Amino acid sequence: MTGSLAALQELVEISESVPAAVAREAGLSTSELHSLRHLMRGPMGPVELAKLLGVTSAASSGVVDRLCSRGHAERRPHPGDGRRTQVVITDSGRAEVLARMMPMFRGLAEIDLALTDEEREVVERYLRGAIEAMQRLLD
Amino acid sequence: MTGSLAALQELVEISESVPAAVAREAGLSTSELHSLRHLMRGPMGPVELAKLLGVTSAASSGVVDRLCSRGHAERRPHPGDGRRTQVVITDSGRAEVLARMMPMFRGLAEIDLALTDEEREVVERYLRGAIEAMQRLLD
DNA sequence: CTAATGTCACTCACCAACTTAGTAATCCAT
DNA sequence: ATGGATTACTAAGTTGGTGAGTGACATTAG
Repeated sequence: MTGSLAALQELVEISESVPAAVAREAGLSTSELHSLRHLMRGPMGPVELAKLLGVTSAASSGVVDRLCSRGHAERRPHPGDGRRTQVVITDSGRAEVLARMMPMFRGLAEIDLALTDEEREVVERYLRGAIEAMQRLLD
Repeated sequence: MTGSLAALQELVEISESVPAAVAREAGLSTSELHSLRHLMRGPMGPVELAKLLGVTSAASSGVVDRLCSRGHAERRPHPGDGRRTQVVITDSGRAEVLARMMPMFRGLAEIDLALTDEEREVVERYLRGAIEAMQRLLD
């Protein structure tokens, strides 16, 4: 067992516990926080959200309900498809996500910035390999 | 945004979704799987387990119930402290964890093995930095 | 154009896993 | 010995999920 492998496993382990801790602090469920993070990239419907979360559409309907009632998201009719609803993140929701995630993002960006170009190449190759290995686990 | 930083964030994100996926496949809750992983290192009581899981002792009591009823763990009286119970992982529990986690461990070990000593040093320093940054988030 | 089929969002009843509150047994320090 | 901690547990209530099914709308086949 090398030090780098131990560190990688430590990182994976701590990554697993981050969402629960962050969500709790924000007073949201992990599904709600996860949804907000996806909604940052753009509006989508409850069904698409459900697929990303890995839950049923019945559950994501409730997630959207709770996000809307807390003012973090809004439902809008989909232009051009009467069945659909667009779930749009509000400024409040966006601020919540940024406030909770920025410290981590900033910390990671900082250590990344310290790399030389050659080091960066090594690190990225390693990380891509790790990602691939873990994706094989999620069939 | 550099490629390495993007890869790191991808790794963090995928790490978050691994426990749920693995647990589901094993027919366990994430708490049950997490408990088994901790019990691999040695026996412990429900209260200690609760602290590691970040839940109340009432909840971990139920976790231990379910693990025992599935034959993955056993309760034993603590020698020398009549209040305590030792929760011990069984061969069945150990086999379950190994079967589910080994593919990932093996994949990660493989990419790690491909590093030279200098590369390994760079990678480990990077990972340690990332771990520290994420730990600051978990106050 | 109409009918059949599919998709989307939602509701309802139910269930699993958590919480808070409280209990009994045991340990330990005064 | 006794008052306070600690451990494991139980009971009742809450939360967030599933599965089944509905109505509105879209899409495709005939």
